[in-house]
Amino acid sequence: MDAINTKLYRNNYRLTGQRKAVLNVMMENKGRHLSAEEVLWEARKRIPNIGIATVYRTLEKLASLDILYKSMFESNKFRYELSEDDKHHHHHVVCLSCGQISEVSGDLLYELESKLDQQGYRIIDHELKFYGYCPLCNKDS
Amino acid sequence: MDAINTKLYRNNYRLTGQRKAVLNVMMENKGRHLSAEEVLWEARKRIPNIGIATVYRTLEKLASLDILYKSMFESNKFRYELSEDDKHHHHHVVCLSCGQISEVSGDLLYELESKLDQQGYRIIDHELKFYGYCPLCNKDS
DNA sequence: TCTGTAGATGATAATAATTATCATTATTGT
DNA sequence: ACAATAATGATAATTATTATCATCTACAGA
Repeated sequence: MDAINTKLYRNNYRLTGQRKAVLNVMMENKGRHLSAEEVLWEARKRIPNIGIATVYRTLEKLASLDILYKSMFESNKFRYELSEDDKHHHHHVVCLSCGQISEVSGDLLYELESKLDQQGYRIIDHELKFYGYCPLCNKDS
Repeated sequence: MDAINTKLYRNNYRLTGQRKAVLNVMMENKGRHLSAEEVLWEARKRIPNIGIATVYRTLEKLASLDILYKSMFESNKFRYELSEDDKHHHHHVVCLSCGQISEVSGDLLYELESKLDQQGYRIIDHELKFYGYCPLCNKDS
């Protein structure tokens, strides 16, 4: 949390009640992937009159500082999750049956990235999504 | 092309002039990732009064038959590319400087998928994106 | 080749997510 | 406490996509 405060401070971002509320929502939901609307409802439990525009602005700011990670799973709706410290790599498994999204740990793409380096690319980050069935849904079928 | 025709036929989709136009646009741009609007402009060179709704409907139909592959790179806009036969895996490198999107060949995720299998998942497909700088932009910087 | 019909089309309204605008308010350095 | 300026809420605007519906057309069968 302190690290986050410092980051905001360094970028001349004021720590308003609304931003604290959004941050708290994201931290209480660490590991989950929330849409802007979902964040709005949660944030309203703290600041009842917070507006959707502020939520969008805050989420974008936090994402631009790598405090949040922004991605899209289903159709045309972005989701945000709290970044784990300086972990830049995001590996997700999306269950085609129940929609559950889980995280895969481990960075097994090192090999592939270095191959691209040799071809002249400079790779900064990557993003990996698996589509299939989670253990629960797999058992049912 | 014949394989595609057969696929459409088997699914009771009529081969209209509009669909032919969209298909031709996609085939002429094999390897590129086009937005619905870009497809519209190209298709209008053949069928000047083709409507945007038809383009969307056609792209969705073709994607549902795995003739096209649908994905999103930048903000809230889907892009479509011609699928290479029955290749299901899509590995892209997105250049953060010029925006160029190139394809990475090879399926190096087998190992990771089998690990997930052991955990009870059943993985159907995956999608991988690298973000960085392409050889040309990398040289400039 | 003609015809009936289900499926396809174009125009456009509707929807949904996101972004922009702007007057008002609140935070922070001094 | 104050001034400067960034942030906020309300809402209009924008953008991408989907739905609606009257009209049209591809295609199987006579």
